[in-house]
Amino acid sequence: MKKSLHSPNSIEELMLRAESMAGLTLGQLANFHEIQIPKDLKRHKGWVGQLIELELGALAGSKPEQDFAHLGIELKTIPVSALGKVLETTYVTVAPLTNIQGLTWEESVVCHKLQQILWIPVQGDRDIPLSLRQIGSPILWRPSAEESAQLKQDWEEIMEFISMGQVDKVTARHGEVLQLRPKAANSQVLTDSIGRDGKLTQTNPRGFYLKTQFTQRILSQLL
DNA sequence: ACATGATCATGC
DNA sequence: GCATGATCATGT
Repeated sequence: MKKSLHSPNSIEELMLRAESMAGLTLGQLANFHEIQIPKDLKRHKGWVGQLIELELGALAGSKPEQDFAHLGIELKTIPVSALGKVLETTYVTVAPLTNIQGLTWEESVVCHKLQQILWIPVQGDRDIPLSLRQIGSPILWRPSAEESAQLKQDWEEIMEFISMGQVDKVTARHGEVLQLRPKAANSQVLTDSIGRDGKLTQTNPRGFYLKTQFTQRILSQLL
């Protein structure tokens, strides 16, 4: 994947570039950037996101920062069906499993990443060839007071389990809008976590994800 | 049909 | 291993 050269200097510029993508297919965008189009996403799960980053001038890399840190904006592509239905949960960030004493929602990485998101809907039905899938209109979102409250409540409940050494008791069913799920190369991967009596143990790494119904409401409500 | 738990690629 | 980008694929 090529590195983008220009990053937008303002939210207005970013939104104009995002709006100008609407209606284009992934094939058109890939051809423009001279990027190879995979047969499907089975072994290229991040391909769509990377392509959109390239077009919008996001600063690539594995930094734990927002995509447009200078604008305070996180970029997320979101697969939707032909009927506009959200098809996948949205990964937010890795969950901290140690050194979390005193950590508050307001200080959390989840809260920071969700301050402002630029959603780019992309057709995600698997029966549409990747190159023919169309990009939708961008949606700039900031959580409402109600949404923030929901997110905070879920986060605090989940973090309580983690801090009590009960991370293995948390399933994706916990949380109304925010959930905790495995986030690793596979289920054998281990990382430090809080165990019995506050001692360190190891467990499969977890990530925070937004549930589809929550994301669905964001997209529907703003369309 | 759908969400949960598992997984894939890449850079450092 | 951790952080980025996510979707896959099976169980319910």
